[in-house]
Amino acid sequence: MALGRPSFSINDILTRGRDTRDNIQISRDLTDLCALKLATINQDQPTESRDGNSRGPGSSTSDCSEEHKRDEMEMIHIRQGNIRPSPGLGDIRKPTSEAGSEESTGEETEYMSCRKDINNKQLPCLDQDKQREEEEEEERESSYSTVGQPISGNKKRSRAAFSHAQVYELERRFNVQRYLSGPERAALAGALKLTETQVKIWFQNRRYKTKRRQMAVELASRNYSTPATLAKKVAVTVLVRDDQRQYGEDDLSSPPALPLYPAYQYGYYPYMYCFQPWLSSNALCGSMH
DNA sequence: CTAGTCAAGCCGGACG
DNA sequence: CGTCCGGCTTGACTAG
Repeated sequence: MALGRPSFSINDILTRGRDTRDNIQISRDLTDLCALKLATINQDQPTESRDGNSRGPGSSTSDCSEEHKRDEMEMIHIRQGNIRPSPGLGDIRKPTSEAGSEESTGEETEYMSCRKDINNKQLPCLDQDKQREEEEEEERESSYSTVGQPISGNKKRSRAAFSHAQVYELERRFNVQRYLSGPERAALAGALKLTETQVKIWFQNRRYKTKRRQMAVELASRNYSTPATLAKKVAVTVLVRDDQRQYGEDDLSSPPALPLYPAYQYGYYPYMYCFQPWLSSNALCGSMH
């Protein structure tokens, strides 16, 4: 099943203007969304700290906007090659188990998580959150390495939760190109203060995730389109009738009518990706939150 | 408690 | 042989 290296050049996937435009639009939407949210709920917000698990519904969510704006500013710096880690971005190299409300969820990432936060989540005060991160970092440093892998002796595996800014930029890059070359990966890892391995694994998991969802959608659509009708349309080659062989030698070597994994075309030809994960996420991931 | 998500681990294949 | 990939699993974590 291994496909090996994709048979395409980097240039093939570098020129994806549509995606870039979409991403710009998405960024605008995100900014607009957060700005709107900021305008609508900026009045009474006794910004409670996330500490103490005070995540009750209906509580203030304005920090989401501020955080996203902060992240966006961070990303502007990143895109401009002006890396200046702010307190908001924090030390991303550490295994940020601030996953609480910072849990990244792939395709939806910033946009969806912001929507989620808008809907029903209280978000942390930045200063308190930063302080809490520092406290947690001290705890983590005692048992984990900088990239989230447990130091030998500690069998517990950590789960590094990337920050919003990191996931945002990873997603943005992923929408531009599905595969990264070595230098590109190194540059991105450096910009995001992640290890190259983390970036590589992220893209790997991201491709697999997209593929799984694409397969799930195709499967669902296939099932949705009247399975009975579908069953009627399936061509079944009669191999033996009345004890007489009905097939030739060539028939045995012909490929199946339906590919085992239709979505593999994306694996072979990643640049053929047409669907927008951002747009499809609503349709594909009803369970996403 | 369960289901879902996600980063990371593991394995085997492809490739130079 | 080293590296990267897809495929799949594992373990941590969260929401409902």
